[in-house]
Amino acid sequence: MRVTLRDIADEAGVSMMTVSNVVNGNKARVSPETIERVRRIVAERGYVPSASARSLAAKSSRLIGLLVPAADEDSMMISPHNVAIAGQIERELRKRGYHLLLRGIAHPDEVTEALQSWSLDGAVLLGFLDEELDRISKATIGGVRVLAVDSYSKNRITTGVRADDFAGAKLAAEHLIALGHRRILFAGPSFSDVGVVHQRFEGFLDAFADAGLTWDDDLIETVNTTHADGLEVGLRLLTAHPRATAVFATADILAIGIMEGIADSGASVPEDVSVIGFDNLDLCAYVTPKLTTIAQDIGEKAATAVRMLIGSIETGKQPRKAVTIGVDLVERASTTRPRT
Amino acid sequence: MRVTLRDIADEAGVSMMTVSNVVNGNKARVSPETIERVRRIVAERGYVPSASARSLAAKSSRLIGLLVPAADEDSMMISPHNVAIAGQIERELRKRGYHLLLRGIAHPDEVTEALQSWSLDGAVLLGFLDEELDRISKATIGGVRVLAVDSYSKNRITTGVRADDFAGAKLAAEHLIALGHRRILFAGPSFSDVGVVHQRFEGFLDAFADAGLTWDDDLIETVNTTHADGLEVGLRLLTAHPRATAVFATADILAIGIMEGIADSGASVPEDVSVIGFDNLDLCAYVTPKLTTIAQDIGEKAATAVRMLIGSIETGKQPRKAVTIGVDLVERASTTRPRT
DNA sequence: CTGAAAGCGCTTACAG
DNA sequence: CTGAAAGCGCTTACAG
Repeated sequence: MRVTLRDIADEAGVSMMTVSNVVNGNKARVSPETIERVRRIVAERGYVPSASARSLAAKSSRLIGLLVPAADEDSMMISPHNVAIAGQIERELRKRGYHLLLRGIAHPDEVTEALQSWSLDGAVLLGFLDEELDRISKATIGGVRVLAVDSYSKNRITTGVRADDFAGAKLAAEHLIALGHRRILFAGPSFSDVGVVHQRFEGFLDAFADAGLTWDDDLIETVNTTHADGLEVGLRLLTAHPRATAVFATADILAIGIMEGIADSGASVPEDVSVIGFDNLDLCAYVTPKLTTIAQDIGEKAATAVRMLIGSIETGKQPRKAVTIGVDLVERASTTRPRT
Repeated sequence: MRVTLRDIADEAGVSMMTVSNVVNGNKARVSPETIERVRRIVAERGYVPSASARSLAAKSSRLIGLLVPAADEDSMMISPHNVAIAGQIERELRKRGYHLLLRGIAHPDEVTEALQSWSLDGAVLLGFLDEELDRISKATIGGVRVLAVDSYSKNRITTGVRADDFAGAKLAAEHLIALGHRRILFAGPSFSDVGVVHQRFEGFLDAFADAGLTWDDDLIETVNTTHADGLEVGLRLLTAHPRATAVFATADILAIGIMEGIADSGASVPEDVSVIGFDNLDLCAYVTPKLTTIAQDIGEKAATAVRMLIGSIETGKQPRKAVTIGVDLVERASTTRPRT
């Protein structure tokens, strides 16, 4: 049925080895005429090498996994941010001749099986909690190179890439402080779970410290990163935090929910309350008012992740330390000076 | 290095065959005590079967491809709709013990290689044009089962699943007509390229016919499905189509751009112009006014696609005809009666 | 209920 | 520049 190396070799009157060398571009080892002849037959017969066979025989599969947590009920990758990353990663891998296996992880125990089963050369871990990453050991990865995106875990074997969360949050707070805001609500998930949020909180505080101001630690709301949770915070903002004049949300989707809640409660953004988000999803420019936010370059993050991972695979060396991607303030219409 | 079937067999004092039967759940062929002992050793040693070896030896790889067009420059899957589908498909496959290979296709010729290289059991084709699908032949798929999502291609070998585009568009037009609109702009991509759009256009016209009305065929704008194109249409709507009182856009993202353009041109939605979209992305509820749209059940579409594909693989039979997923009108705030 | 042999389609040393 | 042999880790008939 399938056209094999043997078929091509027989037809060309050479050994399988020679065909293999031609197919894999080891030009130095075959004469030009032979290369030409083999190439022609490969094209004529529509020969496609078997990746399974190659993976089994060689030490390399050229297959990279993208592992994403997935509760059994709802789908994985629900966040627009993760989605954008996945697309970029596939593209970067393809450019380098690797393939992408996309895998939802319903339970941490599945990681080992996901990594070993297809003899992955490496994997990108996207959206895992730092504590889950902490638990990953040499035993669980079994020699597979692994790299985490957006992790602050100290675990050496998952060292990867992340945005400059500290600087981004500081930029956001500085922007609000420069506009004259002093009572700024911090809205985001629990710090203990998510290193990214912890860093953003520290950056937020640092802006106050730099400005010689103090931040009132009542001004905090711990929520999930969803539009619904944002809506709720926005609705009760005026009563729960009557003196707050601005909100920093750790994600755009949350900020957008908060804006809607504020509007529904009868106040206006930004006249009564300024709101700033984080990520710079396309969405930010579609809502009213358009959301001021901190932009992170997702394409750059994905490209860096792939470069680090492939580099690590091909050189056999662990990256020494995590790479940080720069961030920028994108000023739109959801922030302004506080009412005097 | 790796723990193999041989290692387990040696340690259990049985043949590889027996271990294979235990691992694959062929209980009928092994005694309960042996099963128990082998199971224990498998767990102790952390044995994970090699999918490449299995794929090579068996006729099945239990690997399904998700092929998505990807221009080399920008990333693939840029549409939120495709993204949602991808996540759901992975989940459905995982539930059935299959794995997902995600692959961007920069050029149609790559399809064959993408299908053959990993000996895929099947593939879902997402986002291809009907004319591209038309060109797919037995030669290009080489025996791999293939299923297209959202296709109206007549090609038997890509028969798949799609939303009820005709009924959805008809529902949208009926809604506007019932509100009193007569001059309704149709905004969407060129029909010739996209069967989905063609169906939506036919459904749109059918609502007029059913109501005994005629539609003025000047009321059409051919655009790409992007926010930017929508914005442009919205901005010039009042001058280009001064008598139009409503717009039907073939996608939410387009409708949202149109709403913004209308607002920027000084008119209001829905008071001056009603706007209705198609898809019911989460996004619809985040914009102002919230977008009335036609909802398609993406989870259902993905689940159906997987069920059809796996069914076809396991029974060896091509599906007879395409499956259509129902749609619903979701009424929000972007449509109302026309000004009298 | 259990096993020995052949083979899936490649690559990796090793020779020439 | 080219090739014959061994082996990657499984499954598939075929025997017993």
